[in-house]
Amino acid sequence: MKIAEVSEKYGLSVDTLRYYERVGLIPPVHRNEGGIRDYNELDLRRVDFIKCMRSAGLPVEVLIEYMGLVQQGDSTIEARKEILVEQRDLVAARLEEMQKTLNLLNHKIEVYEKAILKKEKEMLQIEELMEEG
Amino acid sequence: MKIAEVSEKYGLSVDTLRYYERVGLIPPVHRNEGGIRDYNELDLRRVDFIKCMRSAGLPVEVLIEYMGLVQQGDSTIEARKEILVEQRDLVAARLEEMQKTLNLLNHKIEVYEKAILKKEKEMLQIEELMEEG
DNA sequence: CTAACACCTGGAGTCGACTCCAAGTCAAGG
DNA sequence: CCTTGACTTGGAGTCGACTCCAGGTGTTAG
Repeated sequence: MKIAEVSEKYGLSVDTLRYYERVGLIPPVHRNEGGIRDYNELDLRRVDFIKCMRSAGLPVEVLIEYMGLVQQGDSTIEARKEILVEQRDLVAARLEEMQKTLNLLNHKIEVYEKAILKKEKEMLQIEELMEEG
Repeated sequence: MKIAEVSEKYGLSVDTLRYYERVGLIPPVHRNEGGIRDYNELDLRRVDFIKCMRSAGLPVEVLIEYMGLVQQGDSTIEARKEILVEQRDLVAARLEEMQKTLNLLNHKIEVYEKAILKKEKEMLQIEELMEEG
């Protein structure tokens, strides 16, 4: 799969895909004879994983470290687990924060909706008064 | 309440509080005779609201617009509601993404934990073999 | 009377994460 | 054979959101 298609598929720009590879967030992608990127299954899974983690706010730096450890093999399993646990806790905390914010937003929207309805009712009454007058 | 206390209370740096005020995210805070910020109840509620919204990822620019509309009074209620609805939907979407990521992280952590246990068991077996031998 | 301290201002600097660009390579179509 | 278009590179530029700094003021402690 060539880079433009990957970009399309995952909603990441071509530049972002190349950037991820440059900084080591994703190991070098498979290339065809002409030296052009040709993402294989593994490459795609990595892109998917990184996209998922980034969208939850995990810092690029942390993911670089993690992916580096993955490359080093089984001896780094404990270290990798530590990273994931730490990040999991951060994500869970953010999730809770966001849930609170979401509730507040919904509440505020409700209040605004009521205020708008009230305003509309008043408008109607004014119209009625004008018809009477 | 003076700025250092507000900073402490909301976990925002003094510089951030002043920055929020400068860019219009929070309207000018009450000052004492000496011209020093002295946050009153309303000021604090605004800080709290902004902190909450920022922590959910609402852009500063959007919040500036929103707070500007609040200052303009009742005629802007519809516009404000529109902004909140739009942002609410974005927060809800992000929340869902993060929940997926959290699940994935938990799954991966579990896998790592099993791998670590297995490794430990193997170590034990090796120790036993050495004792026998 | 002066030193320390907490505050003030406007402006510049930093940081993370892209995003854009100039210059070059290669394959396919007219 | 030449152009078009999608790809390549390294490096520079941008953007959002702070964060820091120099220089100044005002109050309190010794």
